[in-house]
Amino acid sequence: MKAQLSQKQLGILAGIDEFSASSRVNQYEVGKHHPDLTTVYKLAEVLGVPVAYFYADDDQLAEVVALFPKLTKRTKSEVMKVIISSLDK
Amino acid sequence: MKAQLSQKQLGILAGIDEFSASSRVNQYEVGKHHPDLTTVYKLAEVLGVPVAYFYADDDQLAEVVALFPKLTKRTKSEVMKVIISSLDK
DNA sequence: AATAGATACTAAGGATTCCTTAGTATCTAG
DNA sequence: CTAGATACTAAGGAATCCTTAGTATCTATT
Repeated sequence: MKAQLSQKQLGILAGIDEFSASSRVNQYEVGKHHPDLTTVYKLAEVLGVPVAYFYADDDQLAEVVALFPKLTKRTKSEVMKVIISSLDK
Repeated sequence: MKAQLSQKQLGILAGIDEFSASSRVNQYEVGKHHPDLTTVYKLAEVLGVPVAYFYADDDQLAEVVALFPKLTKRTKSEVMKVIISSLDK
């Protein structure tokens, strides 16, 4: 089990001032505002996912994006091969 | 060969007013400003790529993201299988 | 059940960024 | 060379976000 991360803690880890972290991260989570790109990059780093993960609406694509950086070069190449060879048919 | 698409045309296709399309798309391309999410989604649709593609810094990941929606369900499943089975080893 | 502290959430306005306008610079076909 | 298209930019009004201050809700402890 991962340790639960509060909205405030997540913001602080992403470099947001401690007095606005709670408010800002909540506004992002409820969709009131969108974080600027700099913050998006920091949040992605804290959460250990590529930035693209936040923008992958399709669940399967999101999973691929989240896991891809954890793969070995060999496995990445195999993924590419599966994709490419399926296209020229 | 794809038809060359001017910055202005791209903006117009994405629903931007014709009088500001050229300026805005140029500002995005040179990095002066960043498009709001609504515009990002429209640009992705016009260009035929998932929104996540714009945020995939890694070239290999970007290629996977761009091609994934074009795959058959069967191939998507095979990609998932390659990834998942590589992880529990 | 009552309390305290943590967490979640929100309104409002000052701060920041973007969008629009107007215009210059550069490219390209004829 | 010229005309028209394309690329690019400065500046300010318009829109969005960030900060502050505060209320609401949850959770563990007594």
